[in-house]
Amino acid sequence: MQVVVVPSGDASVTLHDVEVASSTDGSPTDGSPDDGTVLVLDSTLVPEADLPDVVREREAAHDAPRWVWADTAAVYPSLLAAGARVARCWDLRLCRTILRNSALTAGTSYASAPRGPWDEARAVAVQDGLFDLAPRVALDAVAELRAQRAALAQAVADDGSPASGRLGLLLAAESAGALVAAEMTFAGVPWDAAEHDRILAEVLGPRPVAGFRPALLEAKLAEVREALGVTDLNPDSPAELLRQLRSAGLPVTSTRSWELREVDHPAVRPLLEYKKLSRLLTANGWHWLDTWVKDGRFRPVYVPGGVVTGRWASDGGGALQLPHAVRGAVRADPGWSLVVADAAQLEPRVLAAMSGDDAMARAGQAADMYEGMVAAGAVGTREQAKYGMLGAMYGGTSGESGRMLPRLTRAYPRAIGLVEHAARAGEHGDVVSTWLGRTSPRPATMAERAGEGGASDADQARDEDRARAHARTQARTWGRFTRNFVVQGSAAEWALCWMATLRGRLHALGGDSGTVTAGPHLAFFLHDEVMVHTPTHLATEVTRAVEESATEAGRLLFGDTAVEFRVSVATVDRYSDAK
DNA sequence: TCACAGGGCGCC
DNA sequence: AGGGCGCCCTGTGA
Repeated sequence: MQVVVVPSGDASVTLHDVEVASSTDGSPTDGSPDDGTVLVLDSTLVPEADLPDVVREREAAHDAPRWVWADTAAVYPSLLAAGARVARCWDLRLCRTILRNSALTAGTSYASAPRGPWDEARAVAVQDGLFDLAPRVALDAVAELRAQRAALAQAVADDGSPASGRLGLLLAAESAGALVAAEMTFAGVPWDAAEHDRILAEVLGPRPVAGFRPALLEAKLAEVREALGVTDLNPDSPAELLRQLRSAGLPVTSTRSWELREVDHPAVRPLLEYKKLSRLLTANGWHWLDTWVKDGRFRPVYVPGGVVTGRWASDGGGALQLPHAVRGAVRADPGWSLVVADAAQLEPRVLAAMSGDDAMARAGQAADMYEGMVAAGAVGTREQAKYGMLGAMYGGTSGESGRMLPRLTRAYPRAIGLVEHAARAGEHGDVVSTWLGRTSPRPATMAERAGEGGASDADQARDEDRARAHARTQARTWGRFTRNFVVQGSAAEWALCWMATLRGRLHALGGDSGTVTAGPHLAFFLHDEVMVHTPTHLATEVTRAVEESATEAGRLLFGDTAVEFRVSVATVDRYSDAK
């Protein structure tokens, strides 16, 4: 891919003109004021080989310039590989997605314009970490930047609400996240393959030759067959397993673990154990190890903005589903440590802050927010607080969570009111938005994506009552989605600001020592949890940086809210020792 | 042989 | 009897 700094007057606009983040607090990437320079990278003339030098020169010549480019995932990996780090960026593709869909920009010509080449561009891996834009089209980055600036400015002018003022922060945070994602892939998660193999052998038995089950897994299967009184059973086929279970007299309608657990039969216990072990083998067994761990590093590809709510997705290796069973294989290099931090009760704290619910904010001043709710007398036990809040945020109605809702509503009317309001909006087909302004898709969009169900259409045509019932069910389902969207999405925004701020502080701790991995660096991210790989002698300072970044993230999003954003931090050698 | 849907389950 | 994902497996249909 050929990329070059466009040196023309048009492209070298100053950040002051661009008004990148409407927040006066500065960019969450490094905390410095937005008075730097914007450098636009456009696909043109200069050989890719020259690009790292160009970038390094500009980074040195300007104070934390903001690079504007089409797609961080397409450009940044090769820069990192060549030893060039970038302080800040504006990812036009990610920002475009936000601005084209946000309710705050819905009235702009930018949002209402038909789809164009920028909407089609997708970064795809070509080979060995080389990336390209497909399809190949000439994308005018300067024009797109101007259009995005104009849309942002118009949203602020039209709306004038605090919400419109936050949208710029979202663009900065999303872009910073793209830098973090590429850097984490570059750094990788330090992985001890021998330890992984030892863990697998301990619970599954030694690695078998291809085509055979590990010994301990085979033994579990033999127990299942014995208890069912059958000699032949493929437990990996849900349909066959269900047939066999039913002919053995088990009253089950599926082979799901939670349903099996309710049944009293000697085959259940070994079957559940088999499922557990089988899952480990297929998802994170030796094949996974061979495929994803090279030279002591697991390098997942993160996909910022890959989830509609704004959460990241991952591509390959199941990075965001790393099971606890193998976390012992994540080990710091000799002389290094892992600083692992997770945000305590992040979603309810975010809900308290965005709803301005003072009572819930006070509960959040406790280290454990759920205990704080118990101490305030809102509910009786921590479990009730936890499941009640989860139910409120997910739309659960049954069991403990449903029973707790009235009490929570009395104690925290503003917080519960916010999620209820979001649910009603979704049920009516309206969109909802996160704190910083990411907006949910409309239900029709999701229905089209899921494909139309032909049979159910026919049913609806035949039976009006059934059609109405179906519509009500669909509406409630969508209400649960929008209810959760506002909380999950806003929590994701807090996490972006947390990481972006932390990234800047870690860089400062490491000094200008060359590559990203020379000093303390982010190595892993899991929605509300981060891992820093650091020289052990810096672990104390890294811990402080993690905590201060959490506070700073809360301030960036919510200003002087009473809600405290607590993190629990542990310095460990192995990930499995973190909690 | 391939693509796809659905079951099931790991993570938050 | 909940929201969001990705991945592996099987079975099916082209």
